[in-house]
Amino acid sequence: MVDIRLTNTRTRKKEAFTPIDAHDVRMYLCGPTVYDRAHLGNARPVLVFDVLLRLLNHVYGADHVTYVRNFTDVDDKINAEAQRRKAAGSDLSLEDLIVERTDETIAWYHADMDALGAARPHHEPRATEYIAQMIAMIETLIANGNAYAADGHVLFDVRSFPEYGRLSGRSVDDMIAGARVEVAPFKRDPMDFVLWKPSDADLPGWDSPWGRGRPGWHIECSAMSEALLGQSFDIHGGGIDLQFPHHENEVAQSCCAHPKAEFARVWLHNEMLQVEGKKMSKSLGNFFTVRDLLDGGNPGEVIRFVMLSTHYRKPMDWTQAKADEARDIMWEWRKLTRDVQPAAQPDPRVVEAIANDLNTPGAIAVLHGLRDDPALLLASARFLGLLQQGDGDWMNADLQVLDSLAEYRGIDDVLAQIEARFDDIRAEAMQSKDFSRVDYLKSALTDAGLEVRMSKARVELILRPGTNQHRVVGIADELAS
RNA sequence: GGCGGGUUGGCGGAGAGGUUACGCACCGGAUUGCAAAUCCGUGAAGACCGGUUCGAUUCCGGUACCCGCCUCCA
Repeated sequence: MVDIRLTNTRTRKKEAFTPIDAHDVRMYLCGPTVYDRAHLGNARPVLVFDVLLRLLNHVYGADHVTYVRNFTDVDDKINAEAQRRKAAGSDLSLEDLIVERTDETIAWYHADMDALGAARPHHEPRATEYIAQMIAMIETLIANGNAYAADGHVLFDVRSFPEYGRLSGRSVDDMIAGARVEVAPFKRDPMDFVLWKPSDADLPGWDSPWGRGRPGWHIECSAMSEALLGQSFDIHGGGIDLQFPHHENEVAQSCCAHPKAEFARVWLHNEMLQVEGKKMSKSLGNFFTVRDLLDGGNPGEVIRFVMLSTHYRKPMDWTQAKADEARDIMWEWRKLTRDVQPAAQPDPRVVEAIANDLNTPGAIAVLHGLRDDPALLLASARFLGLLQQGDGDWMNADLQVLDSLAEYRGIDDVLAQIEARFDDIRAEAMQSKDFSRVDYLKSALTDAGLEVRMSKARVELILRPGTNQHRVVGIADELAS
């Protein structure tokens, strides 16, 4: 059995991982608010958890792991977009417009995460499907003396939970001293947070004991994780920015609703993403979505490679230079493993690296050492979700012939034709010692993007990413005439 | 103001209290008509100041700088 060690935010330590039930390992990842395309930062926790899922599947068996990731489809940004569409003259109701917006966003999200090679979770609950469970949990919290209704709202009373602040290492008093919290008049304590809030007629709402309203942001994850994973489960995670307030508040809600349960045993948080050394932001002009990168010619598995080449607990800097280097490496590995059957098991050192707090850079370093064993390289790379079947289309696209004539002949035939002719010309040059024609031909082929290898025995032409196949065909035709 | 993360060789990026990370780049050699590719090989690090230790880049304390959170945020 592989020993898994994970850094638990709750204890600030790297600990041996022991599931509550080895036959039913359960984890929950905070998913996206579905108001717009996923940006690059959204992809990081998804990929971290995807690697974790593969590890757990490997160790405990795929039938014994349950992975839940929610969609937050109750949110003011979604409401704003729906209201904008309504104002723009849509005939649909506000509710339908919200469904329309969230449905299309979820479809985008699926397409983008699929492109990165991330497996779909077993459950992808939408907040709107669990309103009843949220209301029930809020009622329990009120009954337990941890929440109170005031002015149409229901608030969580942070002073009723002595552990409040433990996950994020903050104290209520310190935070209040920071004086950055909005103090609504109906709050008993400035740090109290909303469990339920009233909705006007032009906002989506559900009937509740406190009137028509909608849930606060945090309660959904408490309610959905309980519904799908139980009151205690193994791993809960997300970006480090969620540590406070989102996860702190989840802990407060779930632990107070179920004082005898553990809620999440292990908390996993990934560090933030930067772009070219700076925070990704629209104002800096370095904000982009996963789709922007994919459409910009970065294959999904190349993006994945870049993401995995930095450990999840360190800030990750996205640069185009890294993406270019990753693309070259993936291209090499794809070539090495073409038509190769994967080994039955990944290299144990790769599994070991991942088991050691998801050390993806360490695992990639092992991969580099497997060039002489393509079958093992393939199996090990797939363990990380790289070199997966079907994901290599980007390379095939590069290898495919764009020119109709070349398509008819096949690029391999075209190259073979040039190679044969090149051999003759070179043989003549060897005799005459006049290499000018050889050099001219070589530079023409190199300029077209091919790699030209001249061994003693023969000339070999190798396709590279971005080879201009029109020019290659042109050269072939020129030589033939 | 409070809390947290980071700082490793030209660049990227890990582990480990003492022995080569690894990748890319560079340099040297083999090879080549010249190259490319390939193979072999060399060099290069741990922000700064203290402390613990036989020994620290790795542990502890402090300083500097960078980043993030405390408000919607992965």
